[in-house]
Amino acid sequence: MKLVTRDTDYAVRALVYMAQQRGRLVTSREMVDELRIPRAFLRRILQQLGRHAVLKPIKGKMGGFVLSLPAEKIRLTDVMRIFQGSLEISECMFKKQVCPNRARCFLRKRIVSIEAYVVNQLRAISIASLLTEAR
Amino acid sequence: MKLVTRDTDYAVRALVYMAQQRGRLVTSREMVDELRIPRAFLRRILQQLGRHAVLKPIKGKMGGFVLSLPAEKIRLTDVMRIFQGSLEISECMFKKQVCPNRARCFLRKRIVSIEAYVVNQLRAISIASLLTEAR
DNA sequence: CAAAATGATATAAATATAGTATCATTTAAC
DNA sequence: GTTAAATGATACTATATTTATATCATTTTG
Ligand code: FES
Ligand code: FES
Repeated sequence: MKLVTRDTDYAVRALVYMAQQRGRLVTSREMVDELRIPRAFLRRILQQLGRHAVLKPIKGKMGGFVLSLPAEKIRLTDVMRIFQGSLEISECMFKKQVCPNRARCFLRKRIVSIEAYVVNQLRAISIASLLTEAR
Repeated sequence: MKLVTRDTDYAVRALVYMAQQRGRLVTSREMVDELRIPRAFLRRILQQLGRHAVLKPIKGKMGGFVLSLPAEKIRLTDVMRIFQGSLEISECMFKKQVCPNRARCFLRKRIVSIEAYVVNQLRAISIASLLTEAR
């Protein structure tokens, strides 16, 4: 049971690293070396973060990435949503099909209320808050 | 992000159904018909519940299953553990490998504390408590 | 002994996660 | 203006997990 997948985790590591650089331009190559994340995988992750405007890509030679928001404003939930889709922990067990079980679905209601708490807690985690921990 | 997998869900439905029968012997065939769960799948699920002593199998013609515990004592977490293994929501992103990232793992600590709450909430859900909802 | 149940277990299919690879485009420096 | 070093887009592969299915053995009642 994994709340956070590997790409979210890698993305967070990269974002924390970038935040530590205080606005310095950082290349994917540098982060691959520093963070020991598979190259092609990290590249794709950074591209996705770029598309969602979490970081600002700078193209061409001497290019790289910078955060496009202050680290306080990047929340774990934002990152999770990019890589893991909806945060519904209470996702219907028969996703995508017409659920044949609504009537007998005793569990969902219970889980929905737990979910609210979890999402709130996750939302409270920002890159900045992880940063203070990192030093 | 699914907190509960399909087999756990099926198991819970079956257990709730059995609880409703107040000790009457129930066959897998009957539950397949009532609950619309794929036959072979439900059979295997019941076997697993039997192995873990959640229900008592009665072999031979006229056989079937009965709960081996009062419905109040069967907790969702028990069922989840059978079908989903550990309840660690904070499972290391690099499970099974020697984690190459402990030093940079900022997230795990945070998630561990969320996990404690979630597991407590789930533990409070018993088959009996779902039963009252079911009517 | 036959029928109706469960036990054990192997296998397959579908989906999700994790990772790779390739080629195109942009930009700076020479 | 060519080359090198960066990102963009996107297709592909591999692995693991989830969701089943299928088969044969064993037990028990009538
Ligand atoms: S299984 Fe569909 S709503 Fe619960
Ligand atoms: S990634 Fe291994 S402990 Fe966090």
